[in-house]
Amino acid sequence: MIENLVIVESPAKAKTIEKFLGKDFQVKSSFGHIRDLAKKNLGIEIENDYQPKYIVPDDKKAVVKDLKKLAKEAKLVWLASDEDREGEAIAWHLMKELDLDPKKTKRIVFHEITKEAIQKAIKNPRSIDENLVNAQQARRVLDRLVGFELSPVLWKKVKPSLSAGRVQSVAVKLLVEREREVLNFKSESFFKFTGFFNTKEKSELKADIAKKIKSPDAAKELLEKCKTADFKVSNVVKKPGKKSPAAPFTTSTLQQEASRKLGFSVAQTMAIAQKLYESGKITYMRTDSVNLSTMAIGSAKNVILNEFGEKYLQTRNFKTKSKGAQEAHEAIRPTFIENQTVSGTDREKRLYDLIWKRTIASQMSDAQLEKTTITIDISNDENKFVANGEVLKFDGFLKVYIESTDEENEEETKGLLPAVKVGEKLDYKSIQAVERFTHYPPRYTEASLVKKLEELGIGRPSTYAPTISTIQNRGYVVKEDRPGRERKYSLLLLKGNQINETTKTETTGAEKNKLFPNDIGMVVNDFLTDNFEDILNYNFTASVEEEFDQIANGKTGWSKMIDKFYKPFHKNVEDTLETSSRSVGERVLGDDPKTGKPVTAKIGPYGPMVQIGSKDDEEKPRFASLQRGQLLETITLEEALELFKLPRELGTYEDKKVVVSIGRFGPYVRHDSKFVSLKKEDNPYKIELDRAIELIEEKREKDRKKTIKVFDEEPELQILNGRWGPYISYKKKNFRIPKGTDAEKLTLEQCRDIIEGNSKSEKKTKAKKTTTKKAKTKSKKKS
DNA sequence: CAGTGAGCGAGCTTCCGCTTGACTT
Repeated sequence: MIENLVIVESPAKAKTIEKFLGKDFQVKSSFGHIRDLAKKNLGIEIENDYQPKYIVPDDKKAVVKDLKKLAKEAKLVWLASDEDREGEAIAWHLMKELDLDPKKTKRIVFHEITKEAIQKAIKNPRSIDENLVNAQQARRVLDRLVGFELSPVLWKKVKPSLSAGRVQSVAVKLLVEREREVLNFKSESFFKFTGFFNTKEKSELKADIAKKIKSPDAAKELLEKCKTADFKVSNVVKKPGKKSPAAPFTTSTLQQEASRKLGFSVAQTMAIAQKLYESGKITYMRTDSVNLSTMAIGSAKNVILNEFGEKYLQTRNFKTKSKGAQEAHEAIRPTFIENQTVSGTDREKRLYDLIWKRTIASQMSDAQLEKTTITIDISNDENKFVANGEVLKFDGFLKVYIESTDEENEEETKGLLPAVKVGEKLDYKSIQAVERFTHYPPRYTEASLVKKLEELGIGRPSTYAPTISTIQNRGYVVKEDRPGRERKYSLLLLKGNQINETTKTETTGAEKNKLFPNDIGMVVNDFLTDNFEDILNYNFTASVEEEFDQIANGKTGWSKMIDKFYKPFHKNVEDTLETSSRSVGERVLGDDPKTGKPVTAKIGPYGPMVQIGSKDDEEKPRFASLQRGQLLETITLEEALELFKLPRELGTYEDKKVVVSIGRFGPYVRHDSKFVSLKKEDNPYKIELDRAIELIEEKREKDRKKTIKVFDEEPELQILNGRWGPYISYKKKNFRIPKGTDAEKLTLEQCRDIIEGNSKSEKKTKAKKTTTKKAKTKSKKKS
C-alpha cells in the first residue's frame, strides 16, 4: 500500500526528489509525454471541431501500465510535471489516461529541485489549469496540421519522403537566405593604414587610420603625403571601463559555447550533458532559464570566497532575454558547486568544467579596465592615426571564464600603450597600407543557427538538436568543411622615405563545420516560400504564440483559433496541389556547342544533374550529376559541359578497354566488365591509365582474399571477408557472424544456425527497420 | 559487401515537444 504517488517527467529527477520526501512518498517518472496524436492519417477529426485522437505510443505502454497500477493503490497522486505548457498537458494526459479520481489527485509545481522548494510545493497544491492544457493542444494540433498537410504536397510536387514543418522549414530558410547573400556578395577591396611610430622614450606606438581608403591610387597618394608630413599627438583620452560576466548556461548558450570552445556538435553536447545529468552532476540540461536557486547562489558564494576572496564576489540574479521562454527549470549548473571537477570520460569532464566556470563566473565581480585612446594628426591630411589600448586593472570574473564570440576576425588583444604627451611630435618608423577585402556575412554553424532560432522564438530547448539533425537527414543541408581559395593582395610600405609595392597571396573563404544548403533544400525552400509565405514567415511562430497565450488566459477557445488558421491554410494546400507545377529547380544554361541542343540543370531522380537535350528528342538525352560543392543555381554552361567529359577511355590493359566514369556510387573505373571505385584522392577527370591499373590490381588482390571458406555441399553459402569483417553470404543475403567466433572454423551447420537466428530477429521490430533504412540512405550520399 | 542510372508496378514517407533507451550498420 502506497500513501503518496508523485509523478514527474524524468527518472533522474524522480530519484532526487524521492530522497527529499521520505518513505511515505513513492516518486515515479512518466518519461515525458505518455500520449500523442494517432500517427495514422491526421489524428485529428477536422469535421468534429478538430477533436484530437490521442493514443499511447508503443514505447509508452509499459510506463502507463505501471503508473496505472501504482495510482490505483495510492491514497493520493501528485502530478508534479513541469510548470509550463507541455508539463501541464502531461499532467492532464496522466489524469485522463490513468483515470485518476480528482478527489485523490493534486497538481504541484516547482522550478528548482531543492528540499525547501518541493516541500513548499506539497503544501500548495492546485488543480490542473485547463486553459494552459488547451493552449498546448492548440500547439500540438497546429504543428500536426502544418507538418502533415505540407509534407505530402512536397512528395507530389518535389520528391517523396520530404518534410516540412513550422520549425524545420524556417531553419532551412535561414540557411538558404544566408547562402544566397554569400553567393551574391561582391567583395570590395580597400586599404588599411597602420603606422609604427617612435616615441620620445624610444618605444614603439602602433596606430591605425580608421577610414578605409578605397582605391590603390588614393592609398599611394596618402602614403606620398606621409613622406613629408609631421605627426603630432593631438589627444590622449583615458577612461575606465568594465566587463560583466555572462548569465549562467541555458541549453542554447551551452550549445554555442561547447561548440566554440570544445568543438562539440549540438547533438554531442546534449548527449554528454544528459550523462552528467543522469549521474547527478548537473541540473537539467533542457532549459531556457538563466535563473539560479538561492541555494545555488549560496554555494557559489562560498566557493568564490574560499578560492578567490571577497574582492571577487558579486552575486547577481539574471533575467531572461529570449522570447517565449517558459522557465520551468533552473539554469544549467553543477548540482554541487563545491565540486570543481568530476569523474567521467574526458568529454564529460571538459563539459562539466565549462559549466562550473560559467556558473562561478556569473557570481563574480566585474572586470575593471582602463581604456586609452591616442590620436595622432597628420599635418598635411585630414585623416588621423588612432591607437587603442586596454589595460586590465582588476580581472574579476575573467579569472575563471571568458565568453567566446562567433566573429571570425578576432580583434587583436590590446595591451598597454606607451606614454605620450599631447603635442608630442612623433617620427614614423614605417607606415603600411595593406589591401583588405569586405567580407560576406558568416555562414551558420549548428550552434549559431540555434542561437538565431532562439532569438526568433522558434523551437524549444528539447528540439534544437533534433531539428538540426532532421534538416541534415532530409538532405536539405550538409555540415562540412570547404577549402578556401588563394587571393592576391597588395602591400604598400613606406620606410626610409621609400615606398615599396609588393603582391602577396593569402587563403580566404575556408569554412570549417559550417551548414550549407543543398539544391534540394533550396528548391523546397523556394517552393514553400512561393506557396506558403505565411508559414515560412519568420514571425509566424511569434504570432501563433501570442494566440496560444490568449488561449492560456482563457480569452479564446482553442478550436476556434485552429479553425481560423486551418480554413484558409487548407484551401491554400488544395489550390497548390491543383495549380502549381512540379518544382525541380530547372535552369536553362545555354546550348551545347557540339550538338546545338539545350543544356539544362535540375533535380533528377538521383539528385542534382545537368542534361543535354530533352526526353522528347529522337536521341536519348545525356545526363551527368553535379559534383560536390556545385549548385544548380550557380553552375555555368562551361562547368556543365565539363561534367559530360565522362565516360573517358584511358587506353587498354590486357587487351581490354579501361574506362573511367561517375556512377550512382561515385567515380569508378571499368575494365573487363568489372567495376572498381576510385579513391577519394583520385579525380575522374584527370586520372591516367597507370593509376587505373594500380586500382584494378588492388581490387583483384582484395577479391582473392575475400573468400574465407566455401562448402561443396552448399555452393550458395559462402564465408566472405568484407568491410566490416567476416560475414556469411547466402542466396544474395548477408549475415553477421557473432563477435568472438573464428570465421575459418565455422561448420556448415553453424552457418545455418546463424542464418536461422538472424532471419528471426530481422522481423522483430519496426523501429529497427527504419534505422537500417536511414543508415543506408546516409551511406549512399557519402559515396 | 554489392551495385554503376535518369520517374510503370505498391505502399510508404511527414510534424513538434516531452522524455530515455536499444540498436549497431
